[in-house]
Amino acid sequence: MRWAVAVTAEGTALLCPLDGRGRAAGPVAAEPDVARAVAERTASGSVTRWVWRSTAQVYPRLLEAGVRVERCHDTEACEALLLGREGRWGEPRSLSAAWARLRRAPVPEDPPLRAADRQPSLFAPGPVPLPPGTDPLEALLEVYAGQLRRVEAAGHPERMRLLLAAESAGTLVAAEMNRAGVPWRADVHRELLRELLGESYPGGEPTRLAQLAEEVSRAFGPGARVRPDLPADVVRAFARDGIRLSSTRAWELRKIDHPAVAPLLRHKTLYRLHTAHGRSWLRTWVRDGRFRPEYVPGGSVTGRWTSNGGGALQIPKVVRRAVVADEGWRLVVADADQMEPRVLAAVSRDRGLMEVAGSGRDMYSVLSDRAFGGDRDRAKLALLGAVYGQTSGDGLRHLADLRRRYPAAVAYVDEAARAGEEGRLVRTWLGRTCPPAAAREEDFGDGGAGPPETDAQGPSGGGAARARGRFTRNFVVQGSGADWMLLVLASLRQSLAGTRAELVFFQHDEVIVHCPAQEAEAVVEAVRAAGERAGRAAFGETPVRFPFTTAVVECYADAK
DNA sequence: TTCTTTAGCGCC
DNA sequence: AAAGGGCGCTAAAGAA
Repeated sequence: MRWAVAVTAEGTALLCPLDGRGRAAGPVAAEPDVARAVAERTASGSVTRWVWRSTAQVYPRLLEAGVRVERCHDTEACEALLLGREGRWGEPRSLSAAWARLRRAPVPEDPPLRAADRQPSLFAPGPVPLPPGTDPLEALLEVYAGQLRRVEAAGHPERMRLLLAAESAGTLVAAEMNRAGVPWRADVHRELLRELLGESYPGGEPTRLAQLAEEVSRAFGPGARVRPDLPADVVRAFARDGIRLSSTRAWELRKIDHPAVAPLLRHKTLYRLHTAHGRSWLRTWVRDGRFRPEYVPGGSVTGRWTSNGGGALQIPKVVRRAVVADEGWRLVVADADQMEPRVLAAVSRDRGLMEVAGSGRDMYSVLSDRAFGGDRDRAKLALLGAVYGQTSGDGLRHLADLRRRYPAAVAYVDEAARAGEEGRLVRTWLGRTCPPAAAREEDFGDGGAGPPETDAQGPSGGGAARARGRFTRNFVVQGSGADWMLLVLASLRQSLAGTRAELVFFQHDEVIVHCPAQEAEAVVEAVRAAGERAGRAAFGETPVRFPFTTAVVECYADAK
């Protein structure tokens, strides 16, 4: 049975069981302690899903008390998905806002999801308050019942139900991972910094960076002083040597033949390490042997997660040396094989591509054997070009080959692109909906104002419309992949329940489980099973396989 | 001085 | 080989 739980302003709990339509099916209980109230009902096994305002509001205090739940319905996460599905993307998602809409009352704004957009403050924003005197459980029930009705009104109610369940499960995983943290050896990290950057003193430049800056300067002639970390400085220096640069991006520098290039590129890499993952990062984000980022499920519009602080989803390869399992424990690092091409096969139902994705083999190799004369790189380029909206180069030619052999697959993403260019909405397989163009106008150039971009204009219209098309083309694949991966997480989390293994890291198509060494093989099997189960759950009976590459390691850096 | 934007690069 | 989809973060540059 489903139960609803609301936390009052005083921090106490109001709970009641629910019927199938989300109405109270029993008396309301008022209890002083949320964690205890939930724990007691969870232990009895009578609760299959907890309905609450948001996981972020309720679950951390449960975890603090050692209480885990199996399933939940996060009304705020679900509200965002439902609003999108209804073409009302961007309306506030808070419970208070949803309740106000039902009552036709003034709708309060949401606080920004991203910490970077929030006012600097010591405290994360609390929940958007309900009007004074409102019973939080009644508001929760009203909103929840309304959401159940809206699910039924959606195009594919069964898919929408699955999507809401998956997103909610994701919020549970995120809260648990926030709490667990990534095992992190600060001593290994510091040693690595010393090796690569040399000695560094507080406030000073690491010795290796200073040396490289010297080398760069020398390469521009005696007496020259060029600071590699100042792009304008670098552009000027090259100009003096007769080389014109439009930027100092690494790929542009690599095209140039000049003695300054090599030390400059090296400096870029190390400077980046120093500023983004150096000692100050270590001090800020690593405590008690754990790196604790804050995950934001659904933080990006495609359904991918983002993170606040610490750059959790951009940990450079070299730094992964510092991610080390506890004594006697292992890291199971699992990477979904060619997630996006497999998802494209599943959603487009292209017979040929489904067959390619139907073996456990590397998809690009199979594809290259069949259509690209054994050239795996070309096959990969063609497929990624189709998904990303390649506009020029060899990839475009390869795309034509792909279109001939796998017409339904290419037509699927082409149609998504056309929809975007024409200002229509697109959705993932489960119904996650892309934001309308207007909501993202600032991301797509001038939005129609100003002079036309002559060189960027093609047969399909202006640069903004085509950028929109690339976005929607990518959205249907990247987003459906994100939906599938959420189901993987949910399934994996269920099978790890009751063991000592814990999810500690998740990055788009990759997940890390930290577990006792003797549990590692069981975790590997659990990942494999979760991938297949998620595939069937999301896409129904499909020949497409969803394999993972897994590695059981003590150190993250050894996984690939 | 303080705030916002830009350049650049890390990850998928 | 070219520079396309999604993000976050830092320091410098520019604006106020």
